[in-house]
Amino acid sequence: MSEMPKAYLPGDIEEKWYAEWESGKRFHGTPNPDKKPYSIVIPPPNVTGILTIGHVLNNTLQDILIRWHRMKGEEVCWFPGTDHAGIATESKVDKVLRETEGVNRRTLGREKFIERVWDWKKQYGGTIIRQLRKLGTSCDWDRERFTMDEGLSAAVRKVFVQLYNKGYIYRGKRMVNWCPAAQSALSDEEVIYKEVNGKFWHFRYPLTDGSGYLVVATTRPETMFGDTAVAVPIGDPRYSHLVGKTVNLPLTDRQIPIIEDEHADPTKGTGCVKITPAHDPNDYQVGKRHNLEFINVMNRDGSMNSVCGKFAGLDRYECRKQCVAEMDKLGLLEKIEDIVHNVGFSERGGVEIETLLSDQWFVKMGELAKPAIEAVRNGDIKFYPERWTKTYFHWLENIQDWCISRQIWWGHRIPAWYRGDVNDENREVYVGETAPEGEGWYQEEDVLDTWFSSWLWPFSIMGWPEDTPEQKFFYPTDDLVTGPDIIFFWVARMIMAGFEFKGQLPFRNVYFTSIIRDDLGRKLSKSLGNSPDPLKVIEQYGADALRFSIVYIAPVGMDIRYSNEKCELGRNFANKLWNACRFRTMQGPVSDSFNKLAIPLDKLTADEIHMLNMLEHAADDINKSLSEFKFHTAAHDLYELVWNNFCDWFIESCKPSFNKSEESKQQALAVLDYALWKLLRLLHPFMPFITEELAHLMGFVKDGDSIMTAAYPQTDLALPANADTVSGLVMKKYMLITAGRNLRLTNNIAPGKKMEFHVYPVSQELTDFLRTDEQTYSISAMLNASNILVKFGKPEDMKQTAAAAGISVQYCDAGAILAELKDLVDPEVEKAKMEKRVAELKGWIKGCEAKLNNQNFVAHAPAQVVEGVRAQLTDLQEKLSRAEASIKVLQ
RNA sequence: GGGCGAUUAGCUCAGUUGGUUAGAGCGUCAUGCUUACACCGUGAAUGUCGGCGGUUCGAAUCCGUCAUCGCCCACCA
Repeated sequence: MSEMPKAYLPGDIEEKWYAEWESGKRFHGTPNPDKKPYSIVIPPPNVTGILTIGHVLNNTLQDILIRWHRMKGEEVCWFPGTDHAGIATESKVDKVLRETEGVNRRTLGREKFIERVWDWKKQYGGTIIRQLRKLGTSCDWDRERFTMDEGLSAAVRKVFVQLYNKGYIYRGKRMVNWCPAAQSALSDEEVIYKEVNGKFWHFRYPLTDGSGYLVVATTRPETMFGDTAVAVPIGDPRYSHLVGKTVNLPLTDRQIPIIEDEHADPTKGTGCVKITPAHDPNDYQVGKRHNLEFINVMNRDGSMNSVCGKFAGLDRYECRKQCVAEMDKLGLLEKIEDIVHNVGFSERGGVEIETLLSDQWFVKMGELAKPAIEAVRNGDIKFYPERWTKTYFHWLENIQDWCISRQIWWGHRIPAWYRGDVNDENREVYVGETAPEGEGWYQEEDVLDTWFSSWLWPFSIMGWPEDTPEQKFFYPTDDLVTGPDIIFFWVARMIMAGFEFKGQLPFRNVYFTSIIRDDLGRKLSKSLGNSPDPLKVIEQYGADALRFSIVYIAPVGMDIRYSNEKCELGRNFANKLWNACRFRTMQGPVSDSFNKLAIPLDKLTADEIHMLNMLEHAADDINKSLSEFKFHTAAHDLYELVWNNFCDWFIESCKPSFNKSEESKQQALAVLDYALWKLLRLLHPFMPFITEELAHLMGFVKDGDSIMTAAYPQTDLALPANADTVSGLVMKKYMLITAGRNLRLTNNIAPGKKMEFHVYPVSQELTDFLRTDEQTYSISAMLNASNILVKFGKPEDMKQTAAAAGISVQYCDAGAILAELKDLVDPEVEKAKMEKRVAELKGWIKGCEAKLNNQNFVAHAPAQVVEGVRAQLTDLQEKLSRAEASIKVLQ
């Protein structure tokens, strides 16, 4: 066996194994009727994207599930791919072209521009897919798809036509959210509201008859050019005599009517409100009720149009400024109020959105939502954590029509064709998967919302609408791992699409990951510069370290506070594991009982039984945790199992066995091998690289084979029936050893100096156990004792022993351990220790007595609990008398 | 306005259906012989479980309420 370095160095090892896995097609899943299917579809990252720490968490969890199920012998397939991300990609490439070539999409024109986006995609797109490999994700790369691949585009067209023919898709002039940056409509979900400091401008609108003016307040002065009425509250005595009259709209030559409408709230401001039907959703409704004119005052880029007279061409904010100044000059500005209000921003463009009237395509969602609600309500689809179902239901139960058209070029062009004049509202329309026959048809310019292809992902990625074996075998998928921020965008819509187009749910479980923040709790963002680069982290700490750390620190359903330093935890853990194996290799060649323990059960030492028992319990717990998506719990269990049980106690307990006899050494090594191989397999889904490397180094896995397909440990080892009892005794032994070490340290006795210990276990059973040769030998070795005297002592025995001067005692839950140290003992220190102990015990006793004296407790608490307290009290009293006896000796 | 979540050791967080005087990692302090590991070992210290009230024999845990922080939805001329 080659010499292992003292520290684990992940770099080359990770490269080596990933290449080997990939070239060995080990990630490939294929329909296999002999096996149980297990599948996940990746939430497709934007093709422009680069790996973030959020992706790391999300994909690590998916990979853990995938590797776990693969090791359980299932036919596993993780479908990867990327999303064309319409607006994001279009603006990204547009920006690149401006910066590098001084051209942009408008100067290039539609076809040329799209060509350039494809070029860009080929060259730079999918960076994130390459980066994911560094993480160790075992996606089936042979099945990588892109939402604009031909097959997936065909799925989009088919779905569009189907919904259109069903009457679910329609085109109409509606109020939509408009992003002036993208110059496109947006869905409601793409608008994010932010609280901003704004102003409330109170304007005077003079009555046409010269009898005064009405005061209206607005946060958007620049839209006044689109005002077509002033509304007053219904039946408001202040204004009812004015209804039907008109006001002169300042800065224009128009006169607009005063109307009564429920929208005007008498308690707000003056109660009068200006109505701009083409630029506000509420005003739009008012406009429809009163048959008002809809005047659009803005261009698509957010500048003012020709309706605005001398303000035409100004940017909306500049126009606002000038409007206010002009009104002020005219003496029509009554006052300015500071307010804090919510303003909608474009999620992608980051600019304030406009609500305006335009022709768009919509999907009626009401019917689609029904089975989606039902599936989650009846538990066919489960959410983890479950509380997200509330968000889900709330949205679906109040669902609005989905605006699916976008006025950009990069995306799926809407499969609708027109014939006739562009401005003719009654021109001929044809919707179909391919262009219609005949002359004069021209295609709709708009493309579809990106999510209109993403919502088909779980089956379009498997070849739908073609009938493929993949769909038969892998659909529905099993688990979805994604962020709660896309419940509406993606999760809910996928569920709707699954039922509508496949007649079946798309996945059974949805695990929502936590949001990652920096260690100060701030959101990660490029502008704050607090967004770590996972590739650098991988370089510094290793992919396994990053994976393990992030799972370890990710609390269930809460935000994660992440910083790169936290990866030390994973790195140190990997190093610990590495060294445990290194230690083993230094003891000689690996035995052949790593797969099946070749030692008869009755020959196992108590420490060995304990270790095997802990492994059994851990395997059980970890499988259970994973099946409940408790990744964090599983990671903690593994950490403790490896570090605490295996390294700190079991390896240390083996060392004495090595010296005892050749037979006991070989036996210990056999158990070590068995345990190590199990540990590596348990850890593999979390830390794929190091476990593969070690499995090969140790000879558990042959060349050309992989730990990836080794069986995931289940509880399968027949242990002695009393294994749990033995474990309990061993743990008590460890407590006494800890107490003994403490005794050494508090008395400043060098660890190298051999000394004699007297052990007073708490029970007869433990006494008998510790008196065996096996155990006295083991304790002696672990405490570096010259002798161990195990006594099942009554307090008076203790007094006798303690009668000699210079006794130091250390208590623990398993009993007491003491040593005669003569003048080495500082009586004052001992006395203080004892007094503290006595005080502690008295406190406990008082608590117990109080309970038992409480008639209500004795009467109401379960007998078991009452008995427990009684037993505890007896135990405590005994301990107390021993402790008091020790103090007397010291006085 | 409606909803959701959080508040436990200096920091980050566990804490299953209520049942000993609440745990871990990091950090801190002390120490370091030995057959893996200083990315380590050994040992130690550390808490009014956000406040108040209630239910209960018993509350970090259940209920109410308040406070603080965060998120989502709706709405704000």
